[in-house]
Amino acid sequence: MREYIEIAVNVPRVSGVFHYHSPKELEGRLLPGHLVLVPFGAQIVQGVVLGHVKEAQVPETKAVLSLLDEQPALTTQQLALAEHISQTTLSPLAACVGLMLPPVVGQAADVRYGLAVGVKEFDGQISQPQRQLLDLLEARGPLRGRQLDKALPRRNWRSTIAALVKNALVESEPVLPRPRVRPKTVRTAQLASNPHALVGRELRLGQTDATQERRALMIQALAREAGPVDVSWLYAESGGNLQDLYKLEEMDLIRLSERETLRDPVDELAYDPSQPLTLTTDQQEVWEAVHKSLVQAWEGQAVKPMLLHGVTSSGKTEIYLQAVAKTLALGRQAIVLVPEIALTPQAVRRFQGRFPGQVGLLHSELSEGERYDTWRRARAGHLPIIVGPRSALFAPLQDIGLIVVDESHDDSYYEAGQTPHYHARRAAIAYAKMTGALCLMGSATPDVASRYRAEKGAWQLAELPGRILAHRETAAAHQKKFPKQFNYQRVGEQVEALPLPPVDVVDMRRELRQGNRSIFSHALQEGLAQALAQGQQAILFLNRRGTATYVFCRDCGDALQCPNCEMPLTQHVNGKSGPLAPVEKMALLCHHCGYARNMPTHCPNCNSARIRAYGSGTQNVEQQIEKLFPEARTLRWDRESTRRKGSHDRILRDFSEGRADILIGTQMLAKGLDLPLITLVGVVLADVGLHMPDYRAPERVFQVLTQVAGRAGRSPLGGQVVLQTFHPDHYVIQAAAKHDYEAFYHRETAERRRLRFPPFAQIVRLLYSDTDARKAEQDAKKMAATVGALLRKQERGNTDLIGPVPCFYARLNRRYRWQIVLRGPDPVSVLRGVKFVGWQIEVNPPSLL
DNA sequence: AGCACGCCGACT
DNA sequence: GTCGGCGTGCTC
Repeated sequence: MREYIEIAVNVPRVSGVFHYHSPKELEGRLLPGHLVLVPFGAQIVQGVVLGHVKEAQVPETKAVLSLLDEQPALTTQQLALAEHISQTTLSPLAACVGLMLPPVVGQAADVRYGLAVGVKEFDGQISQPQRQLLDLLEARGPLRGRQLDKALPRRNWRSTIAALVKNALVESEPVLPRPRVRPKTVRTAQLASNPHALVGRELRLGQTDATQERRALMIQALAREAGPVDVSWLYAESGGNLQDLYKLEEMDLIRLSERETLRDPVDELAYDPSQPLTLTTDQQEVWEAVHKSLVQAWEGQAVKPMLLHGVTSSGKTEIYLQAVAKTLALGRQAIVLVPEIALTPQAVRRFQGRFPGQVGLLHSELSEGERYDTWRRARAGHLPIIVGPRSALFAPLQDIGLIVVDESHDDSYYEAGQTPHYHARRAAIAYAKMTGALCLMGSATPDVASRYRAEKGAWQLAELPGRILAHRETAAAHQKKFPKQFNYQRVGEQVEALPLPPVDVVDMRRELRQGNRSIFSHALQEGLAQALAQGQQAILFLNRRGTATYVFCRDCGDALQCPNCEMPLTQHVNGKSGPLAPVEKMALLCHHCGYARNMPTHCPNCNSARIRAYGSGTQNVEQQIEKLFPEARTLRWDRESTRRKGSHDRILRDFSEGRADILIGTQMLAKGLDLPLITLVGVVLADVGLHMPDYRAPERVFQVLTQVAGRAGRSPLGGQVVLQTFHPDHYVIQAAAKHDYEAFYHRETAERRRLRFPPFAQIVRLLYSDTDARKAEQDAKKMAATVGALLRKQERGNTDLIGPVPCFYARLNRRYRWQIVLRGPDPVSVLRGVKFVGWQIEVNPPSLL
């Protein structure tokens, strides 16, 4: 009786589940979550054991080759989560399993070809290409497929070699590539003999005096140390190098060896140790609910997810920190999800400060080695707290008691890129339910659907309405520094607070009518002048990057578009040219596909010379500021200026340490950064994004405006927000100006109910794209007909079929995009089990653009 | 992803 | 006739 095993094959494009059997030596030893090697076609690939099955799907199964690691790579809970994600996002199970795998071995195995022994005697027909291959193998010895690809580019050598293998002229053998990631080792050195034996001995250590001295220094340094030391330390002490060490080892004076080390990204972050803070009355109330839920979860009771709705700097993070502390005290582990890489260092620093040595960081910008080591330490139970963006949810923890989703409204929890299009917030809620943990979601501006669920009782709702400015000691220090402007309000015993800053809504239409053609209103110019005069800091927020946005002709109105995407091109200034850069130096860029071209001197349509940019990007704003306030020190914070690793952190530090007066930035400014001494926030144009054809466009604008406005006035100096707009009466602008979430929420909920969008319905989007416009359209129409028939067959009168329509971004990367949207109470179930070749399926995507 | 298979046009 | 280019479909 054979033992049949179900295995998720870890090959991204395949991502299927296949049946194998245990070889004798592995019988009874394979467990769910085990990482194994299996033969797959002609290759050897990794797979994850899902479980045992009574019967195989196929008459003949292959045997599992080997078990890669006695310790399972995935916990059973992780497997359950993979299953759940697969079910709810309509993606293949194996792809979901793949999400949770660490980078262990290279995915693709290869085949090695060598001449067979009997080639010389072969007297049959050999074709020209076959001859060529044989000669190549003769000359170079056995070669791997990848080497043959290089040696014979664009040649179909595989079919040629297949014939040779068949005739037994060439032997083939599957081979595994070298693992890309291994435990890292460092070289160490120590003295070979008793150091005292060396004293007084006149040793010739090198040819020249310099080498003699260097090597002597090495010996002396080693003599001071008890055991083996890292060679890098030794180099620093002596100025020597590895060659010196080899020589000394040759002379039998020292021993070299290796020590395994862990790559720890957290290690390099500076942090301040911190103690739990005393909570305000509001926080105390929230904390009691959190505490209760944590204990209930620990006792095995089901707890509802909790939405923590708290304005910016209302003390959400302190709640997270104490919740993590409690979780650890209960002997469980915690996962903290944060929006994206940019913010991770700041967030990690706070957790690292409170829980030194217990925090692991898992995110995509780490090197594979760092990720692998963090993963191993987490699995071994050495890192009870994992902080990171959405993929941190998949850390291999044994007993999860808490999952925090910070800034839970953030769209970076969803990504439309790779195949399982999962939403990390939804996955976190499901995972918490499976593991018996509390899912704690925090936001200053919850998405309408989340807030709705919390209000209706499906989730718990906790609120922190008050903004905490500083704890008592900080406040006292501030009072000393700025005695005149001091205006904190006492909130409870320990902390001080300030109301949210006043928002000045400026109607740009009026500014224009009054003859102000600058991108800055009078109010904003005054505010900036005042801030600069008093040596205070300001931030200017805008929605886009680039010097300017739309480039269009003032005579014929023709706007320049990307030939691939039909999106407006954005102007960028090459290099560091100043405000008077010549026209030729201006480059136009497509933000979607990266297409770039020069700025034309004449309109391609009507040949007018009056073609130029309209709108504002960070570079343009910076240039305008330089004109208006030549003495102001500006700093740009956008994707251009933060491309390099670590530049986020550097820019933030420069600004918070006062090395610039005005910080000009895009969306990133809105996200949870803590810059306490800003007195002025200027929103250059608040309307941007309001008129996108997406049901969540108003929500996004409201969120970003509210978050940006919250950056002002977090110091005793107070603060002011200037919000420039062409739509001063729009409900989103109005609500944002008043920091009025409730007003926005009620209006928006009514809209959603009317239009039947989430939370009042679920949506599934089917996306199709092709380089051929006609094919894209025809295939989309065909699919719409198929889905329509499916709806009728299932009698889904309550499910709408919207489309097919071209997407808002109708052409991206040379492909024409069409979409079909299903809207109803449970559109996922309509499509379950249906195969869609070439279609991308997204369940409740955060955007339909 | 690899790789086979099958179809087609191009060249020894 | 093969060779090589490419689309389609399978891998337990």
